[in-house]
Amino acid sequence: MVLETATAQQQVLDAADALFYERGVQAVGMDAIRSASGVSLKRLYQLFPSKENLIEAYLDRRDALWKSMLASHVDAATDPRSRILAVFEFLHDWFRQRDYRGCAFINSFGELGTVSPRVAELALQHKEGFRQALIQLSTEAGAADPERLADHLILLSEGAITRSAISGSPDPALRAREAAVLLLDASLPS
Amino acid sequence: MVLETATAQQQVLDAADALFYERGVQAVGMDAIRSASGVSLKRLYQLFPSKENLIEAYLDRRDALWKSMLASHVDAATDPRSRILAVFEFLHDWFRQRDYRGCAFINSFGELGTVSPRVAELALQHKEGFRQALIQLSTEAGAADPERLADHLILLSEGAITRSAISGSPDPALRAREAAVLLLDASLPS
DNA sequence: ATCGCAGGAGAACGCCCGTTCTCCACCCAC
DNA sequence: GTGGGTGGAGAACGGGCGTTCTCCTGCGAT
Repeated sequence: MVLETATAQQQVLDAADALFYERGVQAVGMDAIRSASGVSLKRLYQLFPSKENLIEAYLDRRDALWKSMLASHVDAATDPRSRILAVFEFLHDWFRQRDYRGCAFINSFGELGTVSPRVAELALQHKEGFRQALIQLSTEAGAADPERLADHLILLSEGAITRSAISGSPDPALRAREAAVLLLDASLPS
Repeated sequence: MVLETATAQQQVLDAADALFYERGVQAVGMDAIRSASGVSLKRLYQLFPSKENLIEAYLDRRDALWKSMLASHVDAATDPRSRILAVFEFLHDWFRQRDYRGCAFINSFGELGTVSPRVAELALQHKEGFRQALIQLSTEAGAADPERLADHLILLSEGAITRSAISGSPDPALRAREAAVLLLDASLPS
């Protein structure tokens, strides 16, 4: 046996993640994933029967990783207010990664949203998961209208994500945090 | 003469705009633009010597149109505060367009940002133009730190742009307006 | 009337895509 | 040892890409 199935899957997903995220889904051919992962085309296709299938797996893994990174930042804080602000510190850390290129879901949606209902659905689910997390944090902080506060915080976060990608600077996370403080002051009981 | 040069250019740009915006730049071939515009491939290539060139023209025109739509909404208001809020009413109108699919610059940046410096530059310029407009409005409204307020308003706007695209609903513009009101209350002299 | 050339239709070119197939080397059960 | 199946390398396939080229029609200037 040349390679454990589990290992081969990891290597394919690692390569797919790096390439899809850096260059976009459409610009990366299966052959590029083959040579980056070292897994033969034949095996690649028995692990992931089509490119669309591999794209789904790529997005699924991104979603899980993103959620766990967010959770670890949030859970490092105890005060409800600082748990909310931890979201923006998570974003700042994320934006500082050397290869940061925006949100994989937004980028994939831009490429395939009209043509692949599955990608559109995964993007929506990813963002909805983030929304639920913010509603939870807003509720814990005692917001009078947690959904409203959560929506406001999402707008700041998504705005920071795209502005940071285009400008190449992590600073939008700090600006978003500033604005979040103002919104919390206005929306939370002192 | 079969077609005025100016007319042919318009038809090519109209077709490019519709197709590039709907399906993304990479997914649309020159042949699709040819048949949608009715302009022969030969003429198309003497009007725009390469696809990259046509993409630039597409983005340039989007930028000009976007700026003029924004300006006409803003200029319909006289009170400095409502001129700022007019930005979000402009967004709401935009999001309600049947074919709304997010910001062409964000989408193109996601597709080509790493591979085409020109596209990355045009995206940055477009967003910087928006930022300058918001700084101007914030200054006119008497903000103590106009750049700071403008950055906060940008985050809300960009967030609304992507959330509206992914969710398919124009509501994020209303949420963004709500949050903008809170930020204005906190940042402008009463 | 004839020349010249702009412009249309679409084939041609070289390349890359996603996917499948061929061929061959290897390794385990018997 | 031998058979069978797994998996590697890479060619093959059908199609689309951006771009250029060929061929032909039609019209304005001389």
